[in-house]
Amino acid sequence: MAMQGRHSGCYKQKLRKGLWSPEEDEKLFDHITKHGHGCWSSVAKLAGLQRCGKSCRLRWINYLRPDLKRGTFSEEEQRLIIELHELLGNRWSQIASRLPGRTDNEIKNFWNSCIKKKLRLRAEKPPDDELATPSMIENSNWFTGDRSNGGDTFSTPTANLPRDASFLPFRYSGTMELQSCAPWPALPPNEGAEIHTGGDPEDLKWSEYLDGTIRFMYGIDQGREQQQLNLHVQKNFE
DNA sequence: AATAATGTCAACCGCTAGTAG
DNA sequence: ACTACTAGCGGTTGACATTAT
Repeated sequence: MAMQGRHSGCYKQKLRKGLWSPEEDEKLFDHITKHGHGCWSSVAKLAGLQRCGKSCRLRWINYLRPDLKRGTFSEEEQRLIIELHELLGNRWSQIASRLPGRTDNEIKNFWNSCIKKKLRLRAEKPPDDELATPSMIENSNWFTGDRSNGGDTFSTPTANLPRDASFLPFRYSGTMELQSCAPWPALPPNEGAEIHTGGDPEDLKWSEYLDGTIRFMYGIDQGREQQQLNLHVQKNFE
């Protein structure tokens, strides 16, 4: 199994590597839109490409897929990425699955080039230890690093959140331990389990939990949960 | 204008998990 | 149970673009 998972074919055959040409893109796109991808290792051959299946798969997923969203990340997306990274760590594919039209690679690059830098800069210049309300976060240039309002406004999400961020349906301790603090949504599996610093949670249950959490946090579900969020925000920040 | 430093992002690498025979 | 294979993931690299000196 020595070659398992590698571009084994690339070693044996003279397959192209590196950037894709427009012609290659067109071939791959045409083939997949007409026939679907099926088994990736056969796609290259059937599409008439001198590429390995792995390369074709990556090109389709990260670039050619018609449902991809292009352009810069909105502030809402940036906030979601940061929140999800707090919860999931470097599980880029899981983060991407909650951002329609975005790829894990795109999010990973964005994190490594942009957000990480902002967090580092902020760490070098610690923020005033004041609490921030959601509207303060909303109105600041916290994500974009826009200096137009008087300098760097970078911070980590948790640094600017109130100590008792009880508008969130969960709470972090210093060791990233998840603690019960709200009646909704339902607690994740293994209450008190560490998130990405410790054992591996049951991904499916986590996934369900996170979906509920995110829907709740960002008002995707209207109704009772939204009313409760409003009440919590009102109670804690006004 | 030239060059160095830095940032961005597409693509590759190496690994694990899952599955079929 | 074992082997061979594919799919998918996260880390890393390197080419190119942009900015600073």
